[in-house]
Amino acid sequence: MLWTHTFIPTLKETPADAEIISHQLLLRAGLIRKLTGGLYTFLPLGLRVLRKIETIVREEMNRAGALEVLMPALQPPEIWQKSGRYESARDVFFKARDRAKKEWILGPTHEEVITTLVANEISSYRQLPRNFYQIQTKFRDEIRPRFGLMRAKEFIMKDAYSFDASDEAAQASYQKMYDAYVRIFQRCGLKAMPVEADTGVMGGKFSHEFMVPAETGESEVAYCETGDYAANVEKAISRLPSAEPPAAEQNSRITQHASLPEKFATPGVLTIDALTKAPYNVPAEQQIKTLVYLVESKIVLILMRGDHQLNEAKLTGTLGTGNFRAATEEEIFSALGAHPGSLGAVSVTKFRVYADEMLRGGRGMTTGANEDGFHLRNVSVERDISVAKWAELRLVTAGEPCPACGQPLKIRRAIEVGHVFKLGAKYSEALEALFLDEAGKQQPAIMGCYGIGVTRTMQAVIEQCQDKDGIIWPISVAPFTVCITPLNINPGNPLILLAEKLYQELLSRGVDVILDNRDERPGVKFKDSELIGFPIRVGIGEKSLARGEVEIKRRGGVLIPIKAEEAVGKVLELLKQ
RNA sequence: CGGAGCGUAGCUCAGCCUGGCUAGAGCACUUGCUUUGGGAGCAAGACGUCGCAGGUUCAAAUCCUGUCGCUCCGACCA
Repeated sequence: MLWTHTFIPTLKETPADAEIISHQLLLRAGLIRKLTGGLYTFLPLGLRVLRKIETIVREEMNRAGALEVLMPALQPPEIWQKSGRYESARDVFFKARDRAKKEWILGPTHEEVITTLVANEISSYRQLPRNFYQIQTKFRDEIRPRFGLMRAKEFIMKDAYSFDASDEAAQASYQKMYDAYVRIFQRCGLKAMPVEADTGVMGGKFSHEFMVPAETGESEVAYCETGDYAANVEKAISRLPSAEPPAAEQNSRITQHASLPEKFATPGVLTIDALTKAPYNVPAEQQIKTLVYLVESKIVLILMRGDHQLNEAKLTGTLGTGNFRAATEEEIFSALGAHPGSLGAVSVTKFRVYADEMLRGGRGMTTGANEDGFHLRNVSVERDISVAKWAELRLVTAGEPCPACGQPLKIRRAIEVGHVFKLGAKYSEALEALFLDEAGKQQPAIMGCYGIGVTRTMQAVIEQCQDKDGIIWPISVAPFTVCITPLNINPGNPLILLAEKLYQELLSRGVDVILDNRDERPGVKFKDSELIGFPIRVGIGEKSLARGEVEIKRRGGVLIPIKAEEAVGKVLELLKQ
């Protein structure tokens, strides 16, 4: 490709509406342009990167035995009603109407479509397993589009759906996709780590997310440096001892255990923190935090240890519904007769009480008395509170022991680029994707679904591979792998003649090469090639050519002077690495 | 949806608080000359409904009201 023939509008200055580095570089390097919030045009260079990522995804999906299809982006609402997701997913839908005023949905995902297909086409265990995938634009009415391609109204996703005759077979399909994902991200030059993930309201049993560590990521991952454990914080657990008092303190606690809850005045104390201070001196881990939620419009109490945080994703799992919110101050007061800061669950029987596992066995604890300005001490959780359900509800924090090996957990932010899900029979039952097994018995297919955010992956690569000068593309996804930079482009000049010769030779060997034949000063050409981040630059200038040499530079590496006739060989060698 | 901020040239921004000449700078763009190994210099030029609508005023980019859009923080996810 000749530079003057393609379109690469690089920007010297940082666009004001791009906050994170990868978004800035996407714009500055001339890869994308914004149409409006959450909607972007891929320019020629950006499209090349996208296509390369798609090719890697296709190759690995095909290798794993998945079959490519292309489903409609426009979907009838009926199949969503049938699957039962029409209501729960309504917030993400973009809807359209045809001339007859019938409603249509711009597909945010395709479980319903593929399951409908399979329901019609597959009827025997002999036709299973199957895995269908597509690479297609998805539409989601995001609450807040953000960070360029990271969270857009419209984005390109690879989505795959597996159908199996048994649970074990489904597990094997899942593993195949998991392995394929590891390869895909590796080939894209990304350091992505698979982490255990929450299944949320999807109700699946088993799920992993593929995370690219980055400060700008929207997710948080808890992991252990030994590599024994990694999980989304929504899902993460740790090996913290329960509220059972340590042996050394057992004696004093036993006496407290014998005594009954005792009310004491705590005027003006409204926080866990305030109660830890004099004259009360109650450590946070000896306090019970009482949270009030409205779950499907019913008041529910949630108890956590004072120093712990509620994890709403785990709450969703425990409640079996995502339809909840924190109660307002008025709702709390009318339910419990006290304001936040003085709440407790002792002798509360009117409302369902959920307690975090960490409170099990807790004695001598302090909690609100449901009377403004008073708390209760000497509370034994199991004796004094009627807990309807014990559950794992805590948000894990850094430093807690790894559940696998006991080493301290670390927490860091990450970008979710892929998600694999074991779905079970939820959709196949609802949409009647049934088959006859060997015994002639009708059964629903066991499903899995597997997504990769292709456009997001592109941005994640940039987020991970850049320096102060610009992008540093991995060879596998670079828009062009080699940029030839002659410093004089006048026709007939030895520099451009050599440049054209090298260009032709590299082209004939199938190298993605671009020739910077612009009439620009050297500084401009160097800056642009570094901003865009071509992995290899071949510089051709008068000084070195006088010695019969050209200059090869790996992006981010050192300059290698080399005889002109050896340049092509050297480039090919570098590309192999 | 709640909170914060911003809309002035293609881009980055000044001017607004305290209303007043023909609305500015840098970069980019056009032409010419010079320059030519790290985002060149000089000269000339082109580019604006100051987001939009309404109001206050002799006078509005500037003050007021409304509206639209964008960015950031929270709930959503690939």
